[in-house]
Amino acid sequence: MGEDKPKFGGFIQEIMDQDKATGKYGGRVHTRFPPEPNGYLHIGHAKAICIDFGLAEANGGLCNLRFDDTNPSKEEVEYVESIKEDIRWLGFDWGDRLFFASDYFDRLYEYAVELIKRGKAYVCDLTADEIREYRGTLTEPGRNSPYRDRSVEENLDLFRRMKEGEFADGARVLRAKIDMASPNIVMRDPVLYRILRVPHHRTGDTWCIYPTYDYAHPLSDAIEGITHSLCTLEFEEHRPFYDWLLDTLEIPEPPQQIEFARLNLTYTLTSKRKLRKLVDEGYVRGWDDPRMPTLSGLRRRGYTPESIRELCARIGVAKANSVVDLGLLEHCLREDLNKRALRYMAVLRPLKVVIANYPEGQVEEFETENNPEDPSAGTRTVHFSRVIYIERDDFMEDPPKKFFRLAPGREVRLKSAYYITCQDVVKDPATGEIVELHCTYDPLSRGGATPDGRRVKGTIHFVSASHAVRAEVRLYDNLFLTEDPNEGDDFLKNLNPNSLEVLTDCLVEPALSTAKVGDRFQFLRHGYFCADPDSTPGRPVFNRIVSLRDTWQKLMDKD
RNA sequence: UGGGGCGUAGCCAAGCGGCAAGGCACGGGACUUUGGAUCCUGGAUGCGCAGGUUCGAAUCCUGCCGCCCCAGCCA
Repeated sequence: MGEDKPKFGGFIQEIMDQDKATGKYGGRVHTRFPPEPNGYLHIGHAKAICIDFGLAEANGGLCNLRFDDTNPSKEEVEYVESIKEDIRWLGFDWGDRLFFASDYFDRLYEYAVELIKRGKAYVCDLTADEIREYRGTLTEPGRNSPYRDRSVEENLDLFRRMKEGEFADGARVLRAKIDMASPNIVMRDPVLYRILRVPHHRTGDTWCIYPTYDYAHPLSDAIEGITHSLCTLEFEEHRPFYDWLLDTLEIPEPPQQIEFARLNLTYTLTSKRKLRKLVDEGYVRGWDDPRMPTLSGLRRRGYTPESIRELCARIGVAKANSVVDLGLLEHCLREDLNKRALRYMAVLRPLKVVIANYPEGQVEEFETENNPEDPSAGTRTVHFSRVIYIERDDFMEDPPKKFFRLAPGREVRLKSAYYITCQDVVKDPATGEIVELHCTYDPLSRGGATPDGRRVKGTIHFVSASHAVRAEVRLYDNLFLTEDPNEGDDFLKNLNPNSLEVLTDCLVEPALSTAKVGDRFQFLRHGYFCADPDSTPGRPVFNRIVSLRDTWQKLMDKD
């Protein structure tokens, strides 16, 4: 095997290498991605997906998709489809291995009976409050439940009757019998089953008792023949119980749980609860609002799955809590889009320009490259005529020293067309607002260069007034103003009031009027844009995915 | 005053006793019909701190400090 290849999985890959070397699990690697169907997947899940599926693939193994649906009171079917769609979109495939923890309810029940028979589980009649009291605290040991020493027969009988619905919700639970004095609170007789009369999205009302995560997860892994059960750091203290369960039940070739640090990004929220609040209270337009860190939001915004996977590859896998710079994701995005996005000219804030010495009614066509990074992308024609529009920002009446765009008396190049020189500035006499520029063009500069070879520092984009199509463009900024959205006492106070700016009078090249939803482009000198589902025939709507790097803006920000 | 985990550059992260990879960000420069892209180039005498072992320590030992997680019949 290529021992000098950069390893993607960090310390987890090392464990897998070792396991393969020692013949553990017969050299197999089999992972699983276990989402709970109670919400939408977000960028944080993308890391887990890349690790679970990616490591299986890298080791010639398989990865199952398993919905962890052990709590019917907070789970719904509607999430199952969106989760599947998001994983597929990211580029991963679970083949025919789509499972649900609820598929195993019968077997899980049988294992529980076995646990009771081995004297390792008991039915407890304490209320939830009492269980909490008996559990003790971080610094004090817990006390044994008075029901802890019931006979195997009584436990068997009670547990069967729990299943058959003889008791009220919450009246009794099944608990593991481990050690109420353990310094690890998870080991203080954790609850295995609770009574819950809630219809389950898959099993209906077949069951009124449901297993907890702690109990169902290790066994589900074992049932599926999982070898490496990868999860996030907060489950680390559950590992002793994971091992205890499989050991007590004498499961052969028990899977092993390995924990890694979850992904955090600056300016980004990854709390399901808080994201839900943003949606429910209307701070965003929905789970797929292009400002949301959900995979559906990122998809609508225009992010490529490749860029997200590249991010995950670059951040590595480790156990240290970390916050990755959002800039790295944006870098991965630009790197990807730069290679593939076709270029177009789009004027977001139009300023009318009349070329005074250009013949009225004349139209010329110029060839221009679709993507200078990729000659095979070919060329297209752009139109030029007497009246054009340029970006308002590309003209300054009183420009600073280093501004090399258009200004009174200055010459610039119109991309792929002509050099023009500004002769006159027309203002609205009432407001003083610049409404129009009068320029002259140099006929010898056709195509963007002159025989005398004179240097023109600035090149700006434009559209021909009579050819351009009107479009709506939505500019997005970070949803939060603070690097850490959780900073302070209320994350809502950190919301960026200007996270969305809608521009309704943009003018774009005519070809863009037929853009298909999801198509991505580079608008020259602006950034990358994606056609939004809100587009209508003849009236396209574009989302700005990410701007181009802007060293000019950076220079301005310094002053 | 319990247990578990983690601390290498602004942010990630390699390193596994032999003289601190790489990426992002940042700074310089070249080139450029996108102030984009691309290409050069710069940064830890130092690896949380303090001791110790060793010819040699980010790597081993001891002590300390800091941060994160755990007291759901959530996952």
